[in-house]
Amino acid sequence: MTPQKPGRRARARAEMEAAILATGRRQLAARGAAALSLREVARSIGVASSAVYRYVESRDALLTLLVADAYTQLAVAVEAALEHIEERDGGRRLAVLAFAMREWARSHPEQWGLIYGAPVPGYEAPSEATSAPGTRVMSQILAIARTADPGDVPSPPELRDYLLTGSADLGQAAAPSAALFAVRAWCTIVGTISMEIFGQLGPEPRSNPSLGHAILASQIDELSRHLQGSQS
Amino acid sequence: MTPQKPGRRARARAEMEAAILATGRRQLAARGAAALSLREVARSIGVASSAVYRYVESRDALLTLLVADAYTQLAVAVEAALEHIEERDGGRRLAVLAFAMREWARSHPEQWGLIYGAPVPGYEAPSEATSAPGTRVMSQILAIARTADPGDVPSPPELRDYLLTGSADLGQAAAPSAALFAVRAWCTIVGTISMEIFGQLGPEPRSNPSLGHAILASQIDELSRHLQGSQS
DNA sequence: GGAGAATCAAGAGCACTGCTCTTGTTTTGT
DNA sequence: ACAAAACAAGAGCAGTGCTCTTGATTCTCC
Repeated sequence: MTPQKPGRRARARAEMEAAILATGRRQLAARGAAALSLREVARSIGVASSAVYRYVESRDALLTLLVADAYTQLAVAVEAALEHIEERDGGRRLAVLAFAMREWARSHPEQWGLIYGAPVPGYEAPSEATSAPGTRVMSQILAIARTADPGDVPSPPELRDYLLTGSADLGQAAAPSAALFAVRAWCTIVGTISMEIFGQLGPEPRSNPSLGHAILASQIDELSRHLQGSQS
Repeated sequence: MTPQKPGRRARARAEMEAAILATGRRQLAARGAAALSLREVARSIGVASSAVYRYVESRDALLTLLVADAYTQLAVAVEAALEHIEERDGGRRLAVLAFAMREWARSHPEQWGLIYGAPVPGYEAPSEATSAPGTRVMSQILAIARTADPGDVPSPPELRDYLLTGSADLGQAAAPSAALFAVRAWCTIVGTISMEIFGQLGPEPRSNPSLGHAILASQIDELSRHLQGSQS
């Protein structure tokens, strides 16, 4: 019935893949990465557990898909928030970026943990699938550091190569001082958000989100001091 | 045989508990928290799997034990490194503390991930068992901030209560500005180390540890500027 | 059109996990 | 000496990831 020359099988396949990813995302959000079960995914979309192995290589492969998905979601959120901020106002761009990240992390804590928490040992997300979306936010930070050059940060010589090739790999060759600032900002922002999301700052921030916001704001304040056009 | 009035059972129990914890620690280091298996632990120490349930409530309980153990190990390493550093040299103490943490993290990556990575969802380490050892390092940072007061950091009013009660809970009531500096340093240090350990800074730092060291040093440099006796 | 090839869903099965319950033994306190 | 408590071991349940086989459906090419 309904022979429909091109597609059918192909469309069914696309639908199945989408359903698997969507269900995986739902389960990830609901019960966490550790509890992600291919059998449960299969059960949830009404298909035999063995059937999903036609669409996804293994449980780890699904996890890889979800990692890339999370990176992309986060990057999209950040880029959207940055879209209407002036290019030259580096301090503001950095702040908007950081708060957009925090907002996304707070509404997607499991995904955040999946990409910025401890990697699952024994399994390494294949870099060819995740590194591209995983570097998008870092790229934005580097762009900010490049246009609002923080000149006064001395860059240690042993970091020169790493910073130069690293920024070049991101498609934005930058001076070591700018790249180092970007790395420092990257570590500080992600680290501070993780500390809040992972509950390392005590239980208070969970019930009072303004605490985490203020702490991150203080960090951004400090970072912005080294950007062009800082107001003490 | 060997009736030995006091002990025997008690000693056997202590030995068994120690064996379970030691084996758990070994497996954690070898294959990670996710692969920690009570059955494997039992097999490894030559006992029936059901037997270990007499000594540890559940797999999660063993995980809790290992979390507390990791916190304690880290705190011991940090405190040992700090022991012979002058009380008044806050900048140096902060640096020594940070590098001691990094050293421990590099040699115990799985344990580091267990305590500072994403928490296992659905299971929350009971705070009464882990919060005490978990706050020891933070306490040291707070002490540093208190004696080398970083006066110029403005503390937002919405953080006042959190900072005051927080520092008081750690047994070292401190001015909000000092406590905020401690929180910022805490987030920056742990965050930066995690970024390196979790491989978020790219693959280079894994093969060249001096990169991670230099990045962390740069962060400490920046933090130290706000401490008493800073040399620009 | 129809034959052959590729694709697919489903079931059974293996080895593993956490955890419980029962059964029989050993140690302990009185 | 004896009852009570603590213990080790085994069987068993429900769940997991993953593989293999068995049929059925769809596609492709003649």
